[in-house]
Amino acid sequence: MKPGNIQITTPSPVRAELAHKFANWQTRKPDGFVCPVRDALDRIGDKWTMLVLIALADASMRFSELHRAVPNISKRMLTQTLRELERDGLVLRRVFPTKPPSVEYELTDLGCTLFEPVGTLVRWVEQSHGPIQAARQRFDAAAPSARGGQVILATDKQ
Amino acid sequence: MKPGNIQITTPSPVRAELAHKFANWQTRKPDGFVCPVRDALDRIGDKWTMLVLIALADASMRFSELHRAVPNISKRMLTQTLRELERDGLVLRRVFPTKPPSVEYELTDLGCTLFEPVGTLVRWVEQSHGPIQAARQRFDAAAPSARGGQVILATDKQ
DNA sequence: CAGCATCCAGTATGATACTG
DNA sequence: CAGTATCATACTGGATGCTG
Repeated sequence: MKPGNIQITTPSPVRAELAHKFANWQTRKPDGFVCPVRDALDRIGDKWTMLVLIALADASMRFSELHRAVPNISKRMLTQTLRELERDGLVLRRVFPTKPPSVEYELTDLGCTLFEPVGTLVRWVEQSHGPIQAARQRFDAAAPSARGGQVILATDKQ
Repeated sequence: MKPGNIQITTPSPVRAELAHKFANWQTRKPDGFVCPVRDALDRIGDKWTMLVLIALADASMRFSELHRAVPNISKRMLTQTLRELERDGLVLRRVFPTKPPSVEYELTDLGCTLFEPVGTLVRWVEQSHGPIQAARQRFDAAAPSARGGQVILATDKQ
């Protein structure tokens, strides 16, 4: 096929699987193209959803507990995020008609299943954090002017 | 503590692990709070990164091949996405000084490692797609006016 | 071919104030 | 307490035109 003598040696079977699925998603519809990955990322990829979910991993919580547990989230965003999660059946909302009212949020079974993929993702980040940082430094150091970065070019060039 | 007699029965160990980590991320810094999950989602959670990555799972590709392979992406976004990936060391960019120039993109070893978490995520989406759809329909059908949805209120009361 | 620069619109999020 | 409503803004991404 192509010159295979590069240092790409990962024989991951997942890779082929993904490539195949990707092809399928494409050939479906010439205009629509709804890919499950995009679908997933639209759901959990926003700024707060994962944080709320993980906060709820510990225990079910009331609104204001969550508000305290998730750093810097606004009530507006917390409400919105919880509504989405409730709508998707990942979180259960239970209202207790006390006075003043109290509301508890907890993960559903479906919501709990999210922890497998998320756990995998977290482990990946923890492992690749170092290499990525290194790669960035290399990149930023190597091509300062090539990308319009505001760098003070001295007389020397790397 | 709280009424625990609900149908939440998942005994996932990952759950406790995540909860614990979350607590750690929080107690770190009162202001910063950089959570690896957010970090990861910032990296792969945007509109195109995953698509490009998966497109490259099949084989290394030239710029215009990618442009064709990823549906509806603009050159602007493709370039931008590839730069980020290159910077993070997930993708390797190789320029061939032909005329006109040609550039090949391929996954690095580090980039390939992403397929494990992503594969897990994809599998999760495929499995939970049905339940989520169902939950949504239930939710939307059950509480049309309760969520500020634009429902036609006969008496015009708000 | 493989980009980059510019402009612009839509959306995601934040700040603030008000309510049952 | 647990939200809702409104306004302000920052950022993302799309369209377009220009280059070597």
